[in-house]
Amino acid sequence: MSKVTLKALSQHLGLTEGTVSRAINDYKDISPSTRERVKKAATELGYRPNSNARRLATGKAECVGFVLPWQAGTISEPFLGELLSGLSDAISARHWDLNVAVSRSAKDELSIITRLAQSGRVSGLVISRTLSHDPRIEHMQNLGIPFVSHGRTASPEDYAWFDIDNFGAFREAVWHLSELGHTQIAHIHGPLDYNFAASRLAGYRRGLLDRNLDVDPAMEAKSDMTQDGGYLAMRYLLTLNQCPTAICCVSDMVAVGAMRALREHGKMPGKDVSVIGYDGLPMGEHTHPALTTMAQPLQMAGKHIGEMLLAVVDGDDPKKHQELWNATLTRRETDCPPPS
Amino acid sequence: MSKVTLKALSQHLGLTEGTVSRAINDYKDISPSTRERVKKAATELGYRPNSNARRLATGKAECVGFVLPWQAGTISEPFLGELLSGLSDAISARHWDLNVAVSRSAKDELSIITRLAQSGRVSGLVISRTLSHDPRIEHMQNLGIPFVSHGRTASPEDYAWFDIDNFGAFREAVWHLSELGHTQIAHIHGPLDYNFAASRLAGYRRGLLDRNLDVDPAMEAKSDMTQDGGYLAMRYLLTLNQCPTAICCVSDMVAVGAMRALREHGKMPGKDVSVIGYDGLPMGEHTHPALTTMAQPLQMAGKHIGEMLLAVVDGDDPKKHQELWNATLTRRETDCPPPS
DNA sequence: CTTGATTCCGAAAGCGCTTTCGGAATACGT
DNA sequence: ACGTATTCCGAAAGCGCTTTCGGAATCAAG
Repeated sequence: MSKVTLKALSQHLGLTEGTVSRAINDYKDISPSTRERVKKAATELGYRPNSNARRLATGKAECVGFVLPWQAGTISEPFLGELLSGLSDAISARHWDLNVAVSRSAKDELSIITRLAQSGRVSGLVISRTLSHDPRIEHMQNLGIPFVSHGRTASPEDYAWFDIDNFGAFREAVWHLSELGHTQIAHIHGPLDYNFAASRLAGYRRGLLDRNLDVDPAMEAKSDMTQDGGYLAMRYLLTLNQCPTAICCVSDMVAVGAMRALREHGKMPGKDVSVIGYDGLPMGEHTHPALTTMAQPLQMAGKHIGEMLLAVVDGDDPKKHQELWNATLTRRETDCPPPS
Repeated sequence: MSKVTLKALSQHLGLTEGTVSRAINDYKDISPSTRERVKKAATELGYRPNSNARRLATGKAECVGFVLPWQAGTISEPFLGELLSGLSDAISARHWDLNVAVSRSAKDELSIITRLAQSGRVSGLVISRTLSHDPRIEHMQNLGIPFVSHGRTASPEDYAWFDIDNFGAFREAVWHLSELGHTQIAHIHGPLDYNFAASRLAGYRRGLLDRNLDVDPAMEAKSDMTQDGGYLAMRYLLTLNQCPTAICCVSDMVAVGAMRALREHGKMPGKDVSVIGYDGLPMGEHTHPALTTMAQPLQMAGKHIGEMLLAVVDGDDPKKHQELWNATLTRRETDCPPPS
C-alpha cells in the first residue's frame, strides 16, 4: 500500500498535483528542469501512481483479459505456458496487466466476457480454442470490445485473429505419407466444433484427393484432445478389416495414445504403422519411438497475439490484423514406408 | 464500455447515487422494497459498476496476482493449467480478478512484485517454484502484502504456504523400491535451489538410511526439470561401473527422458531397471511402459491456495494457513524387482 | 518600450463509486 | 397526546489521479 501519493509528492516539491502529474507523464508543457526534478523526487520517495485512480481518471483499463475455456483434461497444456508467457511479454512491455479468467462452460464464458468488458476491467480480450461458429466473436463485437482470437472461425473476415494453417498442415502430412507409399491413411480427429479440428480433417481429406486416394469415412476416427481419446480411437481403427498403415493424429497427445494402442496390439509405431502427430511438443522427442509431427511455431505466438491486440486496442482496423502461420513437418521416427 | 452509470440508474429511479449504491451493496439501512426495486432496475438497465471507480473508492484491489517465473522449458507445464483453473475458481467465486504476471528472472520478479503491490493493483499474491532460501518471501513481508507460497522455503514458520510432502514422497519411493529387492537405487534430482528438489533428494537419502542402504553421491545425478535433462542424467548413470537397478526421478518429465536413455542403452524400463517418477501426470499412463510415479494431488491445489490467500487477505493470521498434502505411490509398469 | 507569441505552471472540474453523517418521516412506548 | 426510538434516505465529502483552461511570467519582434 503505497503511502506516497501524488499530493504528498507535490507538496514535497512545492508544486501542484496537476503539474507533478503532467511532469511524470511527459507533457510538453512542463519545463525540462522541473520535469527532471519531479522524476528524481518521485523515484527517491518511491512514488507509485495508484493504478485504480489512474484508470478511473483516464477511462483506460490498462489491462487485457485472457479467457480460457476449461473442461478438465481437454486442455492442450503445452500451449498455455508459452501463450501466457508471450502474452505477458507483450502486455507488460506497456506496463499493462494480464487478467486471466477461466470459464467452465460456453455460457459461462459469455457472461465472463460481458462482465470483464462492461465493468471496465479490461480494454481488450484474447480468446482461444475458437469454434467454427463461435458465439463469442459476435458477442464481443456487439460489446464493442477490441479482441483477437487465437484461431479462426469459419468466416474470419471481419475481426482480428491469429492462426496456424491447419488445413495445409494436414494436407502436407498426407502428402508425405503418400510419398512414402501409404495408401491406407487414417485420421484421428478432434471435436469438430473446434475449427482447428475441422480444418485438419478437411486438410486430411484434401491431401487424399491430391494423391487420388479414396476418402473413406471409416478411416476417420473421432477423439477428444486427450491421450485416452487417441488410445480409444486407435483401438477402433484396429478393428477395421482393412487396417490403416498410417495415421495422422490431430495432436501429439492423441498420437501418443494411439501409439500405445498400437503397441498393445503388437504393432510397432514407425515400423508396422506410421504415425504423425501435430504440435511439435518437446515431449515427442522422448516417446518411443520418437514422434514425427507437424510442428507449429508457438514460441512467439503469444507475444505476437499480444501485440496484435494492443494494436487493435489502439484503434487499428481489426481486419488488418489477421495472421496465418505455417506448421512444419518434423520427421522423427514414426514415419516410414508401409510394411511390404 | 458500460454507459449505464450509477448516476443514470439513480435518476432513473428518482433516488440518490448513494442510496442506490447502498441498495446494491446490501446495506441494512435500505428498505427491502426499494432494495428490490433498485436491483430490478439495475439488471434491467444492465448496470455494471465500474470496477476502477469502486476499487478507488474502497481502496480494495479486488484482485490477486499470480507471478510465475519463466525460464523457457523449465516450466512444469502440467501444473499451470490446473493451478490457474483452481485459483480462478476460488477467486472468481468472490468476483475478483486473477492477474497473471510472468517474470524472466529473479530480479525481474522482485520488481514485478513491488509494482503490483505498491500500485494497488492486487490485494494479494501467490508465488510458485519456491526456493529453499527465497528472497521473495521477505520482500513481500516487507511490502506488507498478503501472500501464499506454493511450496515452502527452508524456514517456513511465519507465512502462509501450501506444499506437498516431497521428503516423505521420496522416502516412500525408496522404501518401495527397496522392498522390491533393490539395493542400487539412484536419484535424478532437480536444481537444488528449488526447495522441492532439495527435499526430494533429502527424502531419497533418508529412505536409503531407513533401509540401511549406502548413500552414494555417485548415484545422485543432477538434472534440470526437462526431459532432456533426465535423458542426460541417465546417460551419466549408465556410465557407472556399478550400474543402478532402480532410479527415482524428480519428476515424470525427467523420468520420461531417463527411460529413453535406458532404451537406447538396451535396457528395458520396468524390466531391467525400475523407474519411479513424480507428479502423477496423465501422460505417464501412455509412456511405454506406463510410468510408476508418486502422484501429487494437484486438482484441488489451485482452488485451495486461492482460498487460503483470500483468508489471509481478509486478515487471517498467515501462520494458520500452512498445509502439507501427501503424494501417493501410483504403481504402473516401471517398478519391478531387480533382474536376478 | 510596447505588442504578440511562447513557456510554464496553478486552479479546478471531474472520473464513478463508497460511506459517513444527519435529519425527516414513521414507529413505538406510556 | 407526548417524547423517544427506529427506519430509511439525501447530502456531501472524498478515493488519487488526469486534463482542460487560463493567466502570469518570459521571450522575441516591431
